[in-house]
Amino acid sequence: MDNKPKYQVVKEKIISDIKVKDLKYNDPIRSELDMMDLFKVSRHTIRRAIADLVNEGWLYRQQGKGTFVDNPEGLKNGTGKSVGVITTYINDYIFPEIISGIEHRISEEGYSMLLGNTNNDIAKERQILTNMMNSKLSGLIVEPTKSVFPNHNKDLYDQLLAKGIPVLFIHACYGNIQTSFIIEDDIKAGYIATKYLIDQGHKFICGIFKQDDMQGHGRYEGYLKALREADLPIDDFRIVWYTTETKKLVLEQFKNISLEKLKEQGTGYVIYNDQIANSFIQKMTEGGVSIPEDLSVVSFDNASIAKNGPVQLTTIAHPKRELGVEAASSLIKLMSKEVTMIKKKFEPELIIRNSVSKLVE
Amino acid sequence: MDNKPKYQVVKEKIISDIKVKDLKYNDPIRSELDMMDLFKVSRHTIRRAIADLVNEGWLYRQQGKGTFVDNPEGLKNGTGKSVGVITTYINDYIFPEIISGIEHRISEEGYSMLLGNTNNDIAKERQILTNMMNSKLSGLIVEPTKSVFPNHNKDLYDQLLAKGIPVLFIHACYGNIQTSFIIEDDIKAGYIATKYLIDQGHKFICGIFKQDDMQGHGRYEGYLKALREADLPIDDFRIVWYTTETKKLVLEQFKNISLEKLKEQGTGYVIYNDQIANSFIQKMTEGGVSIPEDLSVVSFDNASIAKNGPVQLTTIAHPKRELGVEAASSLIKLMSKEVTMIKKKFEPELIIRNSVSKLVE
DNA sequence: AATTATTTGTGCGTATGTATC
DNA sequence: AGATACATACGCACAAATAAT
Repeated sequence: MDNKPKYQVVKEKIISDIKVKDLKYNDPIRSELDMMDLFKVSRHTIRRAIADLVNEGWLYRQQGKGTFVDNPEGLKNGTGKSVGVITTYINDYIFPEIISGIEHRISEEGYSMLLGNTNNDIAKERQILTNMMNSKLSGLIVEPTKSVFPNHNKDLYDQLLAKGIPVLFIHACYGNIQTSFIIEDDIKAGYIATKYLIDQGHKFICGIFKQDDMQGHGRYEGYLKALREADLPIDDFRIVWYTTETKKLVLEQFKNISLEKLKEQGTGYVIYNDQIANSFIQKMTEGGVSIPEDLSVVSFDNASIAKNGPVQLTTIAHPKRELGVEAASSLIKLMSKEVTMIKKKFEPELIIRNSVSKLVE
Repeated sequence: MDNKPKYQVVKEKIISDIKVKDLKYNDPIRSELDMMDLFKVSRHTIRRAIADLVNEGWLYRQQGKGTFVDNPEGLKNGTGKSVGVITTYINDYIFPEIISGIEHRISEEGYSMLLGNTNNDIAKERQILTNMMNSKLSGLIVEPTKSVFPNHNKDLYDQLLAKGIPVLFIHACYGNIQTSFIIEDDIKAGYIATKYLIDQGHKFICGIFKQDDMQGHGRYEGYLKALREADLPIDDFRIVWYTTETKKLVLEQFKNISLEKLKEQGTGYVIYNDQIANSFIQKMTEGGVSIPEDLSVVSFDNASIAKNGPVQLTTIAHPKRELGVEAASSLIKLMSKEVTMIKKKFEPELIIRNSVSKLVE
């Protein structure tokens, strides 16, 4: 005997009927009374079956009129698989590349991409997370907002993980959440950048770092490591920290400082990223200081402006589009439960261009 | 008397109970038998109420165990409002700006953004549309793929419109679909660009245009209009057409042509966009031809590369982030049924930089 | 314009099956 | 093994919306 419940059998018969008769949107199906006779079950059972199908998006009912086909595919609104992607910015810098990489891979697998950007604002991150969680998410890729701080939205991330929705962090991860991540080796990157300046004969090396994300701290750590290894001086006055909020203000400080005073402080600069490096160079140029003739600069990310800006920047590259593709591929593995945890670091690579000059004594 | 159905009353009592007792995920609620006594209704009515609440995402049931709180907010997966955005590219050029503008405005209203890119491929457009339509879309913004051709996905767009989901095209719109759009006045843009070269004394003006989208055709039309008005020669050999697929090939043609021959053809170039203009200039530079000394160039879009590239491009600006914000605002109006149709054109603006030289006789 | 038949919606009672503790 | 909880299933009655007469 068939151990299927009767309402299940009725459901299947109704669906097969829709397909056999090739019924379209708004076409009527048989009445409940008809089906009672036809399937020899009670009205209750028929209604139970129809209720399910309404819920699944196959049918809709109208009192006094009848029951009609809604979506002949049985696809309910909200049935589509989608993956959330949250980054700090969309339009700036290296993010378009990363996002494009994710979209490319994710759409290959039939997912749509839900995209939100936080502008590096914790409240916005919470708002986007809340919005997205009300959608049917299959997985989530997050570039953390202000990753040095313990995450304010831990409750939401925990809720996602509790529901079995995998979360993958890129670029950095919050200290207080245990999840998968794909990051670059920022410490090594900072080390390589600084080491290159040292190898080019620079003895006094300044640093400009971002205070409120993990990359800034990692690159700073690598910078310290290289200086310590070479027995070069590490001094607070050579290190400038900025945050999302104080960026402009901090850069303004570099206006109208005499070349002598600058050279006293240091001849080489390790700068948090290509964007800041470009702004720094612009400020210097305005003050009559030339890069790389007067000061040398190494920055990070190998963004397009590193190649196309006023000065061709020597910079530490890490994957952008590939990072996106890799993140998407990893998330797909996590969603398929093939693996439960992914921790991956990309190796940084030095790209030598024209923002560093060799010092000879 | 209260005319609400009893099951509705029971539903509300259960919900208020969850809120009053501040019940969380996995907390049990009263059993069906308990509630029969408590609310003085039949078991059927209780079950009907619970079935509804399960469906809405408030509760889940487990046979033999009980009924438990699922989401204390009552939000079902797929309840979140989202807006689809389909563009040809995400990472290139002016699109990050536009997308960012849309995201900004849309998230203010509590929507999430579903993003897909077609790489100017009709099949990919169809795939993305299908994916998105299975999600719960409140509205859709589309930058058309190959907009000169009649749209291959008309059936899907029609289906969306039939379901009352507004569709807004940006940049261009398909000829065979009647929907809202926000575009720039491409004909005027082409006219202004060409007119500027004429005003600077150029008599023989070449054009490089994109064949497979409406913008290319519009700009070409404006180019013709300006030449005709000034009684200047219009010749096929001065006009180069390319498509997404033949872009590289066509640009390759400009390699190694002697300056004399080039000048014979024309001294001014109207070029489809800043990106192509930049590639063109690069090819010229490789061949020893200088811009603007030897040849003058006017292009379109005022992308960031127009300002930051090797040659500062004189270009026709149109709004980018503002276009995104405006598109989002318009879609919000369409979704609220405040209006049913929006047709808007942005005025182009000439940005004079350094890629055109004045010819004196 | 009122009536009637049809169709879905609400609601109760009862019985039996099955999973969990 | 027994109590408890939800699941399936039948039957009945009346209400409300719709369409046709």
